[in-house]
Amino acid sequence: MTADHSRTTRAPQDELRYLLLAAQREGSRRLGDALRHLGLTPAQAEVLDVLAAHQPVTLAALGRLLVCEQGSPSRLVDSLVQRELVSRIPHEQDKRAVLIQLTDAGSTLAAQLGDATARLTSEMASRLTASEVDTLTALLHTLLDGTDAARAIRSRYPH
Amino acid sequence: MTADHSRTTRAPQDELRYLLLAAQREGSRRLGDALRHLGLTPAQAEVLDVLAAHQPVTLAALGRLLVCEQGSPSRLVDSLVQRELVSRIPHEQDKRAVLIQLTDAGSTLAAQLGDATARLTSEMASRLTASEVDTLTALLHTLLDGTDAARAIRSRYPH
DNA sequence: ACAACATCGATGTCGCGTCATCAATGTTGC
DNA sequence: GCAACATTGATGACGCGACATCGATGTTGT
Repeated sequence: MTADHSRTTRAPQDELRYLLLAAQREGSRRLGDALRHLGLTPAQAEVLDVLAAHQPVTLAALGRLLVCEQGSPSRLVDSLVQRELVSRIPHEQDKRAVLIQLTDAGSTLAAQLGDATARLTSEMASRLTASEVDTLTALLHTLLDGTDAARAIRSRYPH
Repeated sequence: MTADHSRTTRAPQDELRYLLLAAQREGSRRLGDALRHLGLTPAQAEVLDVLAAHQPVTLAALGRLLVCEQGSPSRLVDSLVQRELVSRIPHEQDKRAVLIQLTDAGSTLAAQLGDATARLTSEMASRLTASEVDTLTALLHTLLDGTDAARAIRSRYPH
């Protein structure tokens, strides 16, 4: 498998790893800027975004839909409950589970997310053509095929 | 600029943002697994990796070379100093600055990084062809052109 | 029926990343 | 020479993200 096992440093895959890190960090910072006036962090915005399309969901199911968190996002949801953007309602059939739902204020805020990220989206569009975005998307799906995160994104952006 | 300003949600750029997040997270987790037996986190490994090629550097210059951190990585370096993998030496000309250097133990560990990440690298290679890696790399450079992180990577992986 | 196991959500802990602030030191302009 | 400004590195504060653990509840096998 590992063709040459001695000096594998400087592999093109290393550069790619760092580029993925860089792209994510840069995007996160800019997204954070774009969301600041709404008082939201990128992770909180993702929750509102997902909830707007998948309401209501249990905490565990929400965790499966999110990219930003691996396990159940209790504390992330906590922060939104405290701000009264989201509410927990007990699950009837399963006493362990809790259903998560947007409040009216949460729905209103979720509806503003598109406008908030418009600058970010258009800047990406000015750097990459639509077909380049498609290529990038396809390659990343290939790279991530079979992972939980890939499944989450597939179910949120079906083709 | 923003062609239609009402329902910009479901933009392909949104999916791309989440894919970049997912790819970075997945990579980080696997890298963390690969580094665990060395007792290193991904961020610490990046510092050793960069130091091995750019020794010695001031803290500020190190920060400019790193992708994982924006400002001066005092605390990240602290963790390595405490483990005696890195040492701080006062700068002669500039009394504000501190030079960072690998210790012998640090150099030894840095030399093992390639082997530790070999499994990760080969798994990426098994999912993407060399030319796909190139395409991905090029597109990410385009996306990040002009940012600090892009400059950092360019200086670490010159063509 | 009941024991073994799985799943749910909460919580503690740790290590980042980001931002703001600060004191010490350098640099520049006049 | 000196005041205004910039840079360096340390530090406090905050919000994640990952992991482990836990008690409560469901499910399954027999």
